[in-house]
Amino acid sequence: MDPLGFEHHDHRRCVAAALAAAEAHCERHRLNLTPVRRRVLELLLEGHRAMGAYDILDHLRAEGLGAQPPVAYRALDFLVRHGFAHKIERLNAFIACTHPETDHTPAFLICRGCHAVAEAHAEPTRGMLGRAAADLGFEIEEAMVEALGRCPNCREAEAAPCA
Amino acid sequence: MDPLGFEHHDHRRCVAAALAAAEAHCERHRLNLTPVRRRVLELLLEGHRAMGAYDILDHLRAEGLGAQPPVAYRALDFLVRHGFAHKIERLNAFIACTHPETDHTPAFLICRGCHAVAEAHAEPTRGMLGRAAADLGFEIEEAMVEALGRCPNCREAEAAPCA
DNA sequence: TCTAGAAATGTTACAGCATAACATATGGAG
DNA sequence: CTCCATATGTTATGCTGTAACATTTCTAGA
Ligand SMILES: [Zn+2]
Ligand SMILES: [Zn+2]
Ligand SMILES: [Zn+2]
Ligand SMILES: [Zn+2]
Repeated sequence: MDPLGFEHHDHRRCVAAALAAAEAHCERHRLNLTPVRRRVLELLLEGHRAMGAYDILDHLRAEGLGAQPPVAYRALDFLVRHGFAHKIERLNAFIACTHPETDHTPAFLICRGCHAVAEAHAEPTRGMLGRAAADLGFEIEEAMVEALGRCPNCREAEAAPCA
Repeated sequence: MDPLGFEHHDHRRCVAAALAAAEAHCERHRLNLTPVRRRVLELLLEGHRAMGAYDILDHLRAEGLGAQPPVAYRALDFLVRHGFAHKIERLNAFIACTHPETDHTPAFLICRGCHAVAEAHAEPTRGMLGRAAADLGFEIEEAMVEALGRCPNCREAEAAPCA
């Protein structure tokens, strides 16, 4: 289960593959991936970072795909509901899921330096949190895990301030 | 390490003890627990739930302790910085810490039914998240864990809709 | 085919959350 | 006494998100 991190990669291919996968998934599940929804997903994939709803909206506006906040929020809502994107609460922003299809609880590693975000897996019902919930009789339905820190690139840049 | 959950308790005593502890801590560490800051902590403790900054502000206004948003936000910022309160990102709200003094990463269990919030402990650098961070070379500085679900009281109420 | 309903979009207006910037007061340290 | 740091007060504004309603589009059933 590749945690897909901060390294560079062939982004054009990455975007195209994810979009194709999303289209196929929607086809199979009778989901309506409309132009606006498709474009918002594409924007998130292209950006490859967390984007605010109003960032998205700016693009949509420029492209004549919708000018008001609800347009962006509704598309994002669709993408989040069906697992194509996640909301990052700490940033009030959205990001394309790096491994949709699989049912998962994402855990985000957010770099304070360059604002890159990596998506890892969490298992909220295991570990200390699951133990605490069980002790309290609390039933976890959904969990959010977000860590702030420094990605390897930014740590390296700090360590070696090579003139 | 008592996870302090959803059960009832002697709340007057709970508030008084926490306030006294905060005062002592500030005394020891030369922190300035001003009237506004003290009152905001007291409000959070009394409420014993997550409160929005504007909820707090309403109280302050009514008591002549400040009428504008920055007053509430600055007091909350002080409390969060020094570990007397936490922000719950998922709710855009704040809550008094149930075990200050100890250095800890809180994990919140948020009830969808009654909006009660319990604070448990997380160990972000252990478990799957720590593993993923280590693999990616990411250095975790701070982590947020928030779970949504049903508290025992609400589950019971659902299970037994006793006329 | 016609028609009723569901789903998606478009728009207005507003609600809720948070901070920048600047003015004022207060309490030591030198 | 003066300077400086800290805290407070206020104005104004920016960012985030949604309620409500009008319009369009598609589809399923009569
Ligand atoms: Zn994901
Ligand atoms: Zn970075
Ligand atoms: Zn705490
Ligand atoms: Zn409950």
